[in-house]
Amino acid sequence: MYEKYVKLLKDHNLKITSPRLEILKYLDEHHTHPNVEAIYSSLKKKHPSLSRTTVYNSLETMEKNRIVQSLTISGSEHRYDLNKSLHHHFLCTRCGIILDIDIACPNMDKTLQGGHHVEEVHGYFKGICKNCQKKEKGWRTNG
Amino acid sequence: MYEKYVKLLKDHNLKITSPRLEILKYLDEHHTHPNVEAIYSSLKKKHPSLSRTTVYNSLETMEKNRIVQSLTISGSEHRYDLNKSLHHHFLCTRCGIILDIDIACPNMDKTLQGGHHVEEVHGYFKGICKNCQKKEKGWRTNG
DNA sequence: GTGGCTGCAAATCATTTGCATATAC
DNA sequence: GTATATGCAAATGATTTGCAGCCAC
Repeated sequence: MYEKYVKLLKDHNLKITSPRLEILKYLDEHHTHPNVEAIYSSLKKKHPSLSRTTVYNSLETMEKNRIVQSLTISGSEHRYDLNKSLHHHFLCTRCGIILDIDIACPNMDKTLQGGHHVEEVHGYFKGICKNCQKKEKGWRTNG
Repeated sequence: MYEKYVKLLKDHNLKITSPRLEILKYLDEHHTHPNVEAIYSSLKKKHPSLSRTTVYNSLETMEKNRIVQSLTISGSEHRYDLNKSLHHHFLCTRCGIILDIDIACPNMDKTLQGGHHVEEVHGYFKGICKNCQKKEKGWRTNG
């Protein structure tokens, strides 16, 4: 059940610990781009000894190893995502949902930009999601 | 001297106040993507009565009106920029400088992405800037 | 004249730090 | 056995809130 997370950690020469495995599992099963608090309070139920500090530490370590990525798209708190294939993010300013955007973006690839060596690219889109548009249409009479 | 900032505010039906004018002037004259503290401590010198809260309030109001934009590219603090033409940002992970990237990105235009209505696009690039690369080359023998 | 803006102090929220204990390897 | 990770409590840093007085319009 945890094999793939064990492998992920091993591949990066990181020690296999419960908090790390549980956090990876949580991120793998919840594509909601949770903040630290959401991860912590969910895992805390099954692992009462877990501390917030450990969530912070684990995420930091795994981010440095590019196993997870952190998003700063929304307000002051960091949100986290499994670092799968390159993708960008969309924030709905109405309902706050964060969605993955799986588009390629030629000029935004990992390349040299103006002489600077680019290692990471984060595309943040903000607007109104499909769902919220639907709701608004429903309330209007003139489409 | 302040005419263009007055016009900016008037165009958005915002009241013309000293803090707003000074903040706009500061951003216009400093393309360093400053955080709140930098703006505050710089303006405080000439306007001792200025409060941090007012800097926060003014920036929030002007951001809502799209006169300025806030960046969340670096760590936990917000950084600010005059909201001129569409451009993206590059963060050097060595020296921390934030640079404007003036590239177009076809797929990242303000358009409909997967049915979502896009109003804003922020491209964040991270890596090593030209200057820091130069420094590193100087220290190596096998360039 | 009044609604919105400013500025102070206190509160809150996210994150970091210091350190003693525990655990993976 | 040892370096590293965990977890607690306290500290810090950024931002928000509540509110009284002020000012642009």
